[in-house]
Amino acid sequence: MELYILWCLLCGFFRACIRMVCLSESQLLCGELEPSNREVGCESYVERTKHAMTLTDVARAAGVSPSTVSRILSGTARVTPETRQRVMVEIKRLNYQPNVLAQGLKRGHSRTVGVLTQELNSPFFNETVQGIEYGFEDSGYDPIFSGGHSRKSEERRALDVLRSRRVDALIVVGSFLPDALLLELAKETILVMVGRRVSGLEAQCVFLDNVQGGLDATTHLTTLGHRRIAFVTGNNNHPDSAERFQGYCTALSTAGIPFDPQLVVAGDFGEQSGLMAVDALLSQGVRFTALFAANDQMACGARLALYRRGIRVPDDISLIGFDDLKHVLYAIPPLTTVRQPMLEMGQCAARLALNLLEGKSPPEHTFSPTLVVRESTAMAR
Amino acid sequence: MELYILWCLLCGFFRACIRMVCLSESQLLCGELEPSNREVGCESYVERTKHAMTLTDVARAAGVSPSTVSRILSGTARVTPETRQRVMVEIKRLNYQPNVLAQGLKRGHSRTVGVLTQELNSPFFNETVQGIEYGFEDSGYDPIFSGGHSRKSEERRALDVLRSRRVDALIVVGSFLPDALLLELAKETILVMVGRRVSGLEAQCVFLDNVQGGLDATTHLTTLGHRRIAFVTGNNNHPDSAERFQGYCTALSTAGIPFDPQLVVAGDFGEQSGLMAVDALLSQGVRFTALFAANDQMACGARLALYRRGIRVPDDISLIGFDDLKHVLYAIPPLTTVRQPMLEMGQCAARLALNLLEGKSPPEHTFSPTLVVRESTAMAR
DNA sequence: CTGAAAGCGCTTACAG
DNA sequence: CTGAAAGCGCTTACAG
Repeated sequence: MELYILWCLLCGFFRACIRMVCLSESQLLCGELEPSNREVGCESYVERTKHAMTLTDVARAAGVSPSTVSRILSGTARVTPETRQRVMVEIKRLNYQPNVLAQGLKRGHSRTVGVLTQELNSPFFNETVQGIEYGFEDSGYDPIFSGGHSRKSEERRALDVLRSRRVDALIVVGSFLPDALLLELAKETILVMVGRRVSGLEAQCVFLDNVQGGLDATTHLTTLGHRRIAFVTGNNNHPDSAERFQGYCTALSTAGIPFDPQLVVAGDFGEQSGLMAVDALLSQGVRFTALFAANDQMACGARLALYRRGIRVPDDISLIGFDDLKHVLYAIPPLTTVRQPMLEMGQCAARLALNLLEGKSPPEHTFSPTLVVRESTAMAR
Repeated sequence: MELYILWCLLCGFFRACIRMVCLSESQLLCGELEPSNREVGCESYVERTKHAMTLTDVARAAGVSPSTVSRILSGTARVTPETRQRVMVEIKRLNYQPNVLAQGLKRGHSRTVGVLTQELNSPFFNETVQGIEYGFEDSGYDPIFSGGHSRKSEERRALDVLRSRRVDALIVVGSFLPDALLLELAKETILVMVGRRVSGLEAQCVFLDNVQGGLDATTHLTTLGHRRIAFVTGNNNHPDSAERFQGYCTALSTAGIPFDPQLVVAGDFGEQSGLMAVDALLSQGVRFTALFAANDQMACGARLALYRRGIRVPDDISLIGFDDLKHVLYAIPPLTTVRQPMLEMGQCAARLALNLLEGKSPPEHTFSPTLVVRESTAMAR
């Protein structure tokens, strides 16, 4: 028993020290903490992680009941200023952090929203993910991420991980899960989707007007006088690609340019496919003075293929992408593209989820693309 | 009461439907579920999220005690095959997912490791983060991410978020938190760092031999006959930059080239700073035939500055970066660089944390850089 | 204004 | 082989 008390005191002292570090790093640097360091330095890892301060510890230290501490923390209930003061001091001193696992268990919600990410390492999705993080800042909710690595089976697993953590809502970024599953999911949980539109769930989808984007890109080219405009598609049947292609077709017909199937070649949204698309076009002897790739990554691949053959951009061929990835501002030459506000879309998804959770009306959630003219497009010769 | 039973039955049926979806999506598409859809379609969101199956539900359904179900799930304890069978069937039927909040509360650990990320949207850190995800696959632990957005105050907050979720271990990616804080942190929790070396905690740091990398890059250049080699540094005093610079100096002296301070200019790891560095060099009339940027992003910026002035790469000036970001393979020309295996380093960090959690000996965790020669470097004229 | 008690969904000695 | 009971750390009616 005495040992336990001694242990508690030690921990208290130790935690107080950490707090000091936060307040003033300089104190630390002059070695004031050395003695305590040594005392605690020899525990095993397991012991270290075991003891965290609880509500009861705080209550005992402040001489009140756990109920009171809980109420003070939640802001509910009226206490005498002195009591509140006393409790707050102990909370600080013990460096108490509520156990959200216990809170969640009791309250029946976890104050957590699960984010099902496609590929945590794609320049495209990462901005969205970052936007989601921003969107939840100071909302009282924390996002937790679980990745599908672009494989459907993994996505199911990731979904279970999130579900077992009792997330209060779910944000799906892209994803290859079938619409049908998402429709069912939407019935048992609050669901928001980014970069994907599921029919029947439009109100919970944050998406871009891709048709307009495709239209803008192509019109930019036709306006510059181009009439032979190649198009590199994204993944087979991917709606983003299909919609951008639709915009491409519309713009052509508006400009009175007949559609030529020879000019459209299949890609898969990856750089390499853009490169191969250009190679295919060129080796087949297809003539074109401009190329519109369904995303920036393919545009970059196309650019390299052109470079390898000594074809100048934009002098010989104009190039336009889609997305406006951060680094294409530094492409050679800086890439003309259609900006998709991924960060804002992520933020919007977070807000949408928040509003749904709190029963408020959802914010506007369809986004418009913006043409960003840089240096990879020029007048047709 | 009757209502409650009805409700349960409905839920059961509904959940069974979801399971069917997983087994066969085609059934869904032909609209078999329509009736049930409508019945459940009008609940409010709050009601939807409230009811999740519990151990007790399963136990009741299978006609056993919760203890038994728990033991079956954990694999502990011997039951008759029939009982086990009966329970498993109910688990599947009810689509039961254990509540990890409750498990964590009871067991005293959360089977979760917190990852403090710098900037969730940096091509550099994202690969590491992805590696961490991979490293935890099938380990029984899940990583949860919380971001610091490169601001120290935010990092403290993110740390608290992780702490309140009772993570069993912590992985810090980069981070601007002071060494002193990390040293204290390491005493109260299992701590692993990636892309950062804190002295006194080397055993828990996964890092690259940056000096060697700087040496390799510079030697590559001197071997090609370059003698006027510019160097663009990273953030002020950032150890990665300092170490790469050290390698640069060593390589120069080995090659018998005197160090010229005029050739080193300060950057901050961002593209724009690489661009400005070249501008500064050129406008000051400093002569150089090769440039080594402390990371790829700055090399890309430098490349653009050169392009703007009509200076060819590698014909006029050779360029070498550091990191081997995915997209520099598609730079114009493809960038010669020093590869830092970020994905592998992330994976290693996860394994290190896992081993520490389980008291096993840590894996090897210092990585070697690899020179990747592409097309941005050539013989000096 | 404040405390004792019950309970969230689990797990795990302790009985039988 | 299986169940009843206690308890993890909270919150919240319910008393006083």
